[in-house]
Amino acid sequence: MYQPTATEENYLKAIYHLSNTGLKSVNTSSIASSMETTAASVTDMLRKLSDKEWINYEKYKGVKITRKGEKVALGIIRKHRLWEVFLTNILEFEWDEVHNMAEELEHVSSEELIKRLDKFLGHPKFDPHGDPIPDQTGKMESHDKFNLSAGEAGEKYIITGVTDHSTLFLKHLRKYGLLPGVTVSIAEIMDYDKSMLVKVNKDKFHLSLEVSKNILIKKYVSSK
Amino acid sequence: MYQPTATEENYLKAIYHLSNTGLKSVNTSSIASSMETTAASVTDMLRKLSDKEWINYEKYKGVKITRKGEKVALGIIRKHRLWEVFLTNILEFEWDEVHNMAEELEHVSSEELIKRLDKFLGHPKFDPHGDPIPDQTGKMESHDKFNLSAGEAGEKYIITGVTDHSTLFLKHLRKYGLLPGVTVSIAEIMDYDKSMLVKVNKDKFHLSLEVSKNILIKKYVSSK
DNA sequence: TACTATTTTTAGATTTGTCTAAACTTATAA
DNA sequence: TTATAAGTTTAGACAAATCTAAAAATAGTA
Repeated sequence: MYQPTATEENYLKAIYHLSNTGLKSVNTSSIASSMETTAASVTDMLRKLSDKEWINYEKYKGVKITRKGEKVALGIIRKHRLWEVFLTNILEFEWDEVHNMAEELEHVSSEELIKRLDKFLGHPKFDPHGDPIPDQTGKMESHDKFNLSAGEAGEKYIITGVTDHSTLFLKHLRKYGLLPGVTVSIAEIMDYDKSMLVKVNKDKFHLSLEVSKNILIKKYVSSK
Repeated sequence: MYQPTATEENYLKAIYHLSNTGLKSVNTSSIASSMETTAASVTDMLRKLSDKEWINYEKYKGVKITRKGEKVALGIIRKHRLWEVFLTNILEFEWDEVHNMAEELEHVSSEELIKRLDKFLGHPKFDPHGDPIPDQTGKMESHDKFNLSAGEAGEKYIITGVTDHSTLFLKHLRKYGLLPGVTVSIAEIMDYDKSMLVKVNKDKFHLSLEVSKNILIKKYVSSK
């Protein structure tokens, strides 16, 4: 019924993401840190979002997103990820360059625009980072991803995404060609520091635990 | 040196356009009406724009845009028109549907994005309404357009643009296939009301002076 | 020239989103 | 269980962009 402002959309997106990482409840300070603002500002905004029934909020008790709120958040996430696909596939940006632009583009309001963009892009199911793109109703694929750090020596996997979306990390992976869709074999896992020796195409190199923890994979199966 | 807000960009764009229509000087009330706001709000904004040296402003004396201000305005116009080309040529919107979306897209800040969009679109020189697209330095083509209402019976012309950009007018022209690039012959001009009988492809129809006044043309020459 | 009418500016308020500092709640630990 | 720490909310303020109503300046005309 209400039309969210860009700021409200950003708060709802942050709350949605925090709800789904599941680490602890969604409290004021975690929202503040993810929005890079103060707890006081967050409290003010929570009251507004609650008035508009996008969240359930009780003073000192934390936040739970409502169905309505989730719908708004998923709409924004859909726009963000479709624009990321456009920026990488059509305008040929690298995957570590697109986030900030998509943060602006996601607030362009036209639903018809996003419908046509989706069609033009061929209804992609995943964004360049391997994150699933919700459809118009909010549904999205979620194949059972797990951490590369939990992979086993001798096994073959396909990269499906990342958990760290920072430019620095994405740039690092790009250097090694570690992108979604790429096949990785674990040659050896070092007992000492849990770093792993991996094979990608014809290259072999070491990945620290720090890095492998932030790469998502699925089991390799010959056909798709 | 300053980064304009979206609102500041919109004011500068409006002032730039008003400067170039030449009708009267750019005064507070004409800006107010083109921005659909009050004179009081405009006065406040003029002081801000003047502080930032995008305009020269003296109380009660009207406004003149500076070089710096013109550069900002041309940058926004460039973005607006490139996005319009994208929306019509790539996403297949009609020319009367794209204005509002482009009004939002033009404020997305990345210069690199617009550079790549321009390249992807093949460096277009005109937008779907026939308006010239400034290049990165602000330069643009301006072929000697004149009004269809000043055309002569028996002559052949090519449509190059419009002076009324309203959705209603554009929709009307679309119905007749009167789009930039299309060739029009004037069969007859009625003495009584200056309406004209025109031929477009195999269709013949009447255009009122009201309509012909808002269509821009150039002389037809067989090659280009 | 002097009186109106028009236009423009100022004054004072409002809304949105933000902040700091102080007060208050809840959690932790001796 | 009480003191302290951590987290949260309130109070009060600010900047951006807007508004209405009143005052001031300019333009038009008798």
